Amino acid sequence: MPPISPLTILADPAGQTPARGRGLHKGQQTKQAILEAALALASQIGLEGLSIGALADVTHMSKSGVFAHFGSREELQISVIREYYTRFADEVFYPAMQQPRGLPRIKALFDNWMQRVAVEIQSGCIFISGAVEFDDRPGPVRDALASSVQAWLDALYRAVVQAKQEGHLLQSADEEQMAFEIHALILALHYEARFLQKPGSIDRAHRSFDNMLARYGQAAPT
Amino acid sequence: MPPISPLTILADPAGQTPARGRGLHKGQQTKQAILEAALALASQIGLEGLSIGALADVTHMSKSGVFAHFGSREELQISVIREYYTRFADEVFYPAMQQPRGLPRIKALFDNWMQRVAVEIQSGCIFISGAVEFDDRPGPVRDALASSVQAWLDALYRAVVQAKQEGHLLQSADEEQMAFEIHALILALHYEARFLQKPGSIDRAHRSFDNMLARYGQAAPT
DNA sequence: TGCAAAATAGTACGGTCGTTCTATTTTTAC
DNA sequence: GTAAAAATAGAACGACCGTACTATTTTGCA
Repeated sequence: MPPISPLTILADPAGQTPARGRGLHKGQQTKQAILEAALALASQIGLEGLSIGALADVTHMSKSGVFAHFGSREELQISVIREYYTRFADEVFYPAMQQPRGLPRIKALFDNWMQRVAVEIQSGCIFISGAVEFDDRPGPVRDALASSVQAWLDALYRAVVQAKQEGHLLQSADEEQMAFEIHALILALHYEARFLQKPGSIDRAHRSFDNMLARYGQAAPT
Repeated sequence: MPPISPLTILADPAGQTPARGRGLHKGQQTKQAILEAALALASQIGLEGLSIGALADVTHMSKSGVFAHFGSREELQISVIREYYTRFADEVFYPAMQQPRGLPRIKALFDNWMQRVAVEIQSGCIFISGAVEFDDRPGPVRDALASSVQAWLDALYRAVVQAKQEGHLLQSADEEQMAFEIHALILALHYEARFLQKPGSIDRAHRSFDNMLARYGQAAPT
């Protein structure tokens, strides 16, 4: 359904059509339900805190029943990352692509992102918690996480580059710098609101973004 | 040795003079050694990853030997946070207080902070990893962490307020906003350099800070 | 409806964890 | 130097973890 786009980076190698073209109904269905629960659990307590036992409790299944769907804890974590990534793209990226290139699209990307982060102040964000958990733990989980994040940041960066090409930004504007600063705002918002529980953080982030647009943007206002 | 200052928030309630004024030598000494190792371990793998068994290995002691010094894992974690906080203050805050109020002090605070973060790109930062680990896990560890971070951010904020009072910032400058944005730069630097391993992040953060000074600062240059 | 295959449950293993309790060693004060 | 006190070690506990192996149940097609 979503348009083919450079955000589509992570393929799903587990396209397991079982043995022969036999049935594949019930399995995938409960797998999806498990994944749903796993995503919620991992968001709250982190990918490392995600345990098969806890997941079995939540889904009213046996440990081995849950386990069988993924084959290993690592594979479960990677599946969660993929799921998170997909939803992130559907919620933040694709809707913003409806907007015309340039400033409108950047604004939409940021607004959608902010809207999601506002929810994640309660529920937690895997891209942020996962980064901390896996920053010095090499392996497939880290790789999946890093490539997901990078794909999104790349998309953001491209939007900035396009905005400059469209003449919506000052000639002096550094695209990498701007993307970096947008990312910074989101991270600080998450930190101050979720951990420090500082009120008004969302407004503060919005204000910083507006100031930033005024700073990088070409004369013509909104 | 360090001047009394509002950064001194966390008292150490465990000033345990043993029973009667008897000896207190060897114990405190090895406790400090354990703490040193714990700090290194926690920086790398996080406060949650910090295990007494691993700590015993590193210090060539028995698990119970290590355990006895703290009485609980929570107390160990809190001790690590206090130790980290102390070093952070000694390395970042106090040296910057040597600089005159206003812009010079803000610059010193940021430079010292950046210098520390540059090291922590390899070693890890407890204030950042701990925030993620304890964002929705109430308790004494979270409290110790949050109050430490808040003490530091408050100090940073005061420096900004003073700079405006000294006339080093534009009248229109919003102090909270500026402090928020400084924090944001540090967080983004840590994320992009440590997790994403993106080269050039340190320069990028520095450049953002310079731009920020140009934006908030009064005409008179450095 | 029956039968194979898929999905799920049950059980057990080895490992690590924090903590407790009891020895043993080391330090310290007189 | 000796005895009390402090510091450390050792072993054992219950709990939880991921995983492997073996039943049992459920599903889906002929």
